[in-house]
Amino acid sequence: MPELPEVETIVRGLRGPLVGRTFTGVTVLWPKTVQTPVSELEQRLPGQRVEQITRRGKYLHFHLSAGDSLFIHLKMSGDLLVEPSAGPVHPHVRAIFHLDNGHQLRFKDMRKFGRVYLVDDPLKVVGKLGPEPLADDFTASAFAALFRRRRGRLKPLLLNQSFIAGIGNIYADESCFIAGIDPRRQVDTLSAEELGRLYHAVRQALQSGIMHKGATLDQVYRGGEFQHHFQVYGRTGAPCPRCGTAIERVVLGGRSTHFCPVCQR
DNA sequence: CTAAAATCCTGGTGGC
DNA sequence: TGCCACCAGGATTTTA
Repeated sequence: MPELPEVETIVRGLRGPLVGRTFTGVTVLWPKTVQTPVSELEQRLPGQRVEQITRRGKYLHFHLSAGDSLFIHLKMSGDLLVEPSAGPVHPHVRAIFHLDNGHQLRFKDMRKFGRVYLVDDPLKVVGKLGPEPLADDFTASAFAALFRRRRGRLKPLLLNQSFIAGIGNIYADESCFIAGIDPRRQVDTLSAEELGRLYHAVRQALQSGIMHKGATLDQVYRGGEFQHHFQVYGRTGAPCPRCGTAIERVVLGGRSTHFCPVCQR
């Protein structure tokens, strides 16, 4: 489940092999992967050079020379590979982007949830996303301001991409633990002090994930090792690293949620 | 407005 | 050993 740190790691790894390359064609193997009509993709993509690759929330953003934007969302099981055109194609590859150097960018996605978009205006894809939690101008007061007039439980709000972009199930649970806040809390009961702790916890969890090159999970190997540093996520019944109490698991907003019943209030 | 459920998917798992 | 129901989960959509 690639979240912000995993996507950031993938983006950094793709710049070397892809920036400056020109797409020469595209082969769609699972049509639902492509949100843009296949015929339009086949017509507009070839000839466009990759000027830069950035990340917005959990989206990869390929800035193209004709002004178009190619977006890829990996969802649950997506991965991106740059491989020689002559090499074998893994059965889970859903789309192939042909490059001008005998290589291909291959979108591999076992569960078929991932999506590809080619648009003229980036806002058509990422226009409704909330702020970037690691941006320099995303201050503690900006964070606290987001909570004004918001209601509901904390965990689902952290997962809401139009609230803040990039946080997924792993980093939401880890952030709540670091902040010492129960993910079931109603957000309108959070004090200014607690919001301050949560701000630093979110940034720390995401930074730590990036430092470890993300987490390798779900049979998708990306070289990251943050999965060895989870404090609560996926550790139901295991001792809390702070107090030793067994980590509990509940379902919130349809998502499994892990927390320490003693350290998080 | 919030909240929960359904939807899309497949491979791994656990039960029998 | 083999079969199968069940589960995970990001984002969207539907229903309450």
